[in-house]
Amino acid sequence: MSVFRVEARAGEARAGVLETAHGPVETPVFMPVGTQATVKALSSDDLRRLGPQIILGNTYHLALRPGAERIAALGGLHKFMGWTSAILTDSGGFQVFSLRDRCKIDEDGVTFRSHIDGSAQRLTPERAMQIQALLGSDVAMAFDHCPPSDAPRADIEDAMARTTAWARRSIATTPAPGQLRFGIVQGGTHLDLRRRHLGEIGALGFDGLALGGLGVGEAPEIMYDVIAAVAPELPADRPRYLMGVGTPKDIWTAIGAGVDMFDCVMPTRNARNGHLFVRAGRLRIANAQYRDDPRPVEEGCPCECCANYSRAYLAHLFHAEELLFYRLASAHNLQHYLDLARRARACIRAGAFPTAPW
RNA sequence: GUGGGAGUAGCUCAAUUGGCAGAGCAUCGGAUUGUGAUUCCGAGGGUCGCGGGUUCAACCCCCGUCUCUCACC
Repeated sequence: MSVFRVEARAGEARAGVLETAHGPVETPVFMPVGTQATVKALSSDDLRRLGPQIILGNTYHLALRPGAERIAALGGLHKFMGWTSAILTDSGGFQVFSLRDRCKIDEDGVTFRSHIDGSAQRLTPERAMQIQALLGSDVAMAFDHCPPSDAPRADIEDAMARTTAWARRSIATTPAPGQLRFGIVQGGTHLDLRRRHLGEIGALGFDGLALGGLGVGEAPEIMYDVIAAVAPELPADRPRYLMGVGTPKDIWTAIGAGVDMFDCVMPTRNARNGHLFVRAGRLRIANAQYRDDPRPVEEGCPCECCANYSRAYLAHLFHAEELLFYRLASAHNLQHYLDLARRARACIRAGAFPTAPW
């Protein structure tokens, strides 16, 4: 009995449902990033109103603070943060990339110098999976090595070999009850390496497969080429997850290539910096033109922000650095991303997935 | 009225012994892709209160003047 079923197709694009221990997830799906047991600026209740069926948490950050054992003792991550729908946890593999100046990689694992107190923190595949089991996430990611996109080919191959070895060790651990595990395909922008690594990771029995190491500095066109070539080759009966990507255009394009799941900090991070996503592109609320603009951020948008407030009000909150700004802006941007995924699902189920209108 | 202090970017202030006038904030613009992000980068903006003088050269020294401020009368 598969946990994932594809229910409709339009070209390479698929619409389906992933069954998790905390409910079904309709794909294609965008998963808001909640690294530290919170989607920044939003309460779990705010999130519920926006309607995502799954959000992210992070192994490295939660293990450092408040600690995986502490969260487990308090009843697990769902209970800890008051979130009753699904959670996917990243393994800490991305921190091997984003914190590469603070860590040392060996064949057994990675030693981080904590960015909080400088203490040494050891992450191995076994420990990363144990932490995720303690957190009780619905989907746990294998511990991988994500290299920079401009790394020499030989370094990419090293990262692939390490990621495969770590994937074997990750899948050999005991998951939390009902917890799914996803493997991660590396290979940089080299199509032959991607295919080779997909062969290795795809054979290990993961519940889903992810493309890692994209959106980490390479040009969008190059990323699109990799996705267009590799996504359709990922096993058709399992969910396909493009990690960390991306802009609305990136996501729409990847859905067209057959990707089912996405996460990205962009809607929430950009919100906090005054960048609001609208269908026509984006709006920088700090720009002077919005100080007297009585219109909502986006006409017809059902989010709390657009339903109740003007651009002028948002501009005022931003300039005054009022805390409400971060909440309203984050809610709006997530609404935009979640709507994008909803539209994609509707298009695919209607049998026609249009190319990106951008 | 007398004595002291201060006048430099929109604001608060720097500028060695006289040597091309700077910073922070603000303004304007740009970045942001499995969050070390309430972050980072860039740009515009000055008759150095005003008028004289000394000097090759003055924000800086000298004279006059105006304004603010503190103390005293």
